[in-house]
Amino acid sequence: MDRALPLRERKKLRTRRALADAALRLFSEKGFDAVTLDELVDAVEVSKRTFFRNYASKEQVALAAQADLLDAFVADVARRKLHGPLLPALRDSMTAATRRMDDDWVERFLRTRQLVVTTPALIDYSIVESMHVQRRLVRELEPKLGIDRHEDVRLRLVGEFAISAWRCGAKNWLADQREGERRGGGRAALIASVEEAFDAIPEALAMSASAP
Amino acid sequence: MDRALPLRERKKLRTRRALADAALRLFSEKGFDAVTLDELVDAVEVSKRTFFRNYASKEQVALAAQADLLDAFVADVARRKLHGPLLPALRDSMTAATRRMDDDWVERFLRTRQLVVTTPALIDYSIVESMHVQRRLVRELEPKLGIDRHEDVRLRLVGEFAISAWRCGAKNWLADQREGERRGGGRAALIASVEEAFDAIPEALAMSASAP
DNA sequence: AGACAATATGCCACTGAGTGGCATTAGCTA
DNA sequence: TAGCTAATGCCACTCAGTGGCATATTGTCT
Repeated sequence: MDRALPLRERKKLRTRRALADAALRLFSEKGFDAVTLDELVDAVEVSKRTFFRNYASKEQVALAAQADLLDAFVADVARRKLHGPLLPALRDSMTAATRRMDDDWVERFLRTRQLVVTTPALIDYSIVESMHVQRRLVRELEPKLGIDRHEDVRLRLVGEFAISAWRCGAKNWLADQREGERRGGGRAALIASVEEAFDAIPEALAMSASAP
Repeated sequence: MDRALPLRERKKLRTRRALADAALRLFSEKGFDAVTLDELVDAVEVSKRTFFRNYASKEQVALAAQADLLDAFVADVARRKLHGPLLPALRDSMTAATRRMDDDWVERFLRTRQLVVTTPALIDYSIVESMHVQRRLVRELEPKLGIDRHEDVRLRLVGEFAISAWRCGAKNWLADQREGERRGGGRAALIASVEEAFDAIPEALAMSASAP
């Protein structure tokens, strides 16, 4: 916990984190739908009101780990000077952000994805959240590329592609490790999966029915 | 109304349609959040239970027109024999489906999109629904391409791209017509917007930071 | 036509997510 | 220590969505 922060902030972060941890644990144990919010806030000894000041919904707290990565990704893009092809640059930002996460984040993220894949409500919310990230991404890229037309189709598409590739990569990471593939469930495997998905984009575009 | 159907089915379709119409009207008039489900089912003179046998949520009934198109799109893909490049084929299915919709569908869809763009909950749900379509799309394509690996990255990406392009196209269609562009708000303009988005995909991929 | 089976509907009570208001507490500042 | 500010807790409330069961409506079979 960051000792530089004032006490009040640290405390707030602690409850935030405690909520996310308890949520992941409880949801994984009993199933997302079987756990009520009252149960969750009771476990953390916090009022429901406080919960909603930290997270907008039951779904959001379950995906805290995922949000941590995506925030780091957007932050990296915002920080980085862009030059050359855009999509590879976004891929690099994503892998860099992934590399920079804490070690225990990988564990948290793995459990998060395991939870998501078995919970329809979370599958949907995960997509919604990634789309919000896409919008933030485009908003960061616009000034960097000198594009003021908020409607530029190409830029929005690039954003969608990057997010799509990440989703596919993350999905495959989990699938791979479930069927005991060569790759383990670690950080390196995640990065490899995501890079693989990014790199498959040109092939995907060129896909043809006659020659599968 | 299809006279070939048995009476009971026709009646069911009538209430379904009445619900969607009333929803679009009420939501547009008073705002999505300001209309309760009780209000809606009261206007159609149907019980809340009946509503939920027809639509899974308040959001879903608002997007009935959009779902009609996407269903037709998937049906067209399922029907069509594929040969040659995949993405253009999907684009053709989408435009063909759009062309085949009733005339009053265009009106309904326009009002739907106007509603969506001003309602955060519907923006999100619209994305969720389009993602469900992406999954159905991939499931239709797999056997046609002789791909049994459910995890083929490329195929999933193609599905995502097609849906992304459609979303961008539909979004631009509305934006264009709001600022009184050359293109009107009609069916032809919608098709043009969507085709434009599909055709922008290669450029989007090739986008570069140095040469915007 | 009349009875029966199947299915759609209505009604009602209930759960649980999410919100607003207001009093209280805890951390910061002088 | 006193006082200010922001976070928290508590309570009552709305409303989406569900389950169960009785009722009505339609298709079918004799």
